[in-house]
Amino acid sequence: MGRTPCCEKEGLKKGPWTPEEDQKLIDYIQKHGYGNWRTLPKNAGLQRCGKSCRLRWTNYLRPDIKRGRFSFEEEEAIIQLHSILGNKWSAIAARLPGRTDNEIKNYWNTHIRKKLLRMGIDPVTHNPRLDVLDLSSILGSSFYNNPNSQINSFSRLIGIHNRLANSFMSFNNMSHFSMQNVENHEQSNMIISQSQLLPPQQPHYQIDQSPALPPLHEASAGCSPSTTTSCGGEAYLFPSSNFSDFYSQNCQQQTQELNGFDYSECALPSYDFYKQEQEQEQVHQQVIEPSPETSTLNSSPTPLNSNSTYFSTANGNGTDQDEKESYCSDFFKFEIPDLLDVNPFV
DNA sequence: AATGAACCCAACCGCAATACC
DNA sequence: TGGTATTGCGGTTGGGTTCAT
Repeated sequence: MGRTPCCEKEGLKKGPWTPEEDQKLIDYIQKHGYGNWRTLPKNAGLQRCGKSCRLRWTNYLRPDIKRGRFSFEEEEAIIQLHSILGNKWSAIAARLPGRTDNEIKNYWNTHIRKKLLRMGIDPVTHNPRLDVLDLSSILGSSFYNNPNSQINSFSRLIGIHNRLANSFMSFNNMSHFSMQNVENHEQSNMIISQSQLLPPQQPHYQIDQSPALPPLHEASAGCSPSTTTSCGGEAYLFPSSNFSDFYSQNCQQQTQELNGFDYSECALPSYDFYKQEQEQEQVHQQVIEPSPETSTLNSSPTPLNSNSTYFSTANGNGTDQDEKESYCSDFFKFEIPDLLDVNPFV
């Protein structure tokens, strides 16, 4: 039957918005609000389609948008939420005040996704990638060491991967998130209902067990009730300030060798150090980055520049971003805690 | 300094869901 | 109840910027 286009294609401008167009849109919405996007451009005197106006408003001009770099907590939140919600960018954005789905999606694709890949974590499943972990060597030595129990060896292998993921997930839960209503520790298919998440602006998870939704990422499958703090899907409440305690308690740097696989490369660096770096960047950012009021009125390319170039502007070599990336890459490397010997399927 | 590659992000496209008549 | 309009969303693209050589 064919669907009518969202707007007349002829005579309508496309591409980057000019400051004048932005101002027209802002003025109109401030006066009349945004009811009907289809008629809005005409009423506002814009040669744009309603869709374009809506996008420009929701992704850029909206006054409550927080621009600038993502904080460490926000990044943690995105990873955590993505592990539960998947590519539901709008749902993720609803729980990150001031961030748009588009912004989060871009950040995921350009930063977090690459970071996870570098760490050997599948950004889709949030589980370690078997190809990176050299499955064959693990399998081989595992079977060699446990010749009487091949199934058990494989179980251990799966446990390793789940714990890798869990270790990582615990790392991602050290901010202000808490998972509530998690009482049944043996429930390995705990799932989160998007519809039952707390309203936006309140970063809390509410877990339910609705069978209509896909299972929580598999990392939770290997949780032990006794290791609540280090399991994805368990109850979390990790104020950032308590990270050091948690870290020293659970993640002391150590060399672990299991079934021939040397995990000595998987040590976590100091969170405090990372935090310091992050804060310095933010201070730096506040100094150099233009105010939201200023950037709001700029045309499209300008704020893009303001957000993406302040590091290189500051030190001339643009390495801060890379250093941070690089550091984060190490930062998110997880170690294997001593719980490796626990039956992964408890 | 030049230039090609890589990165980044605003904007677009098209489909799905919802609202409305 | 069915058809159409509108809105929302996720994937993709285009072009500006930065980096590497």
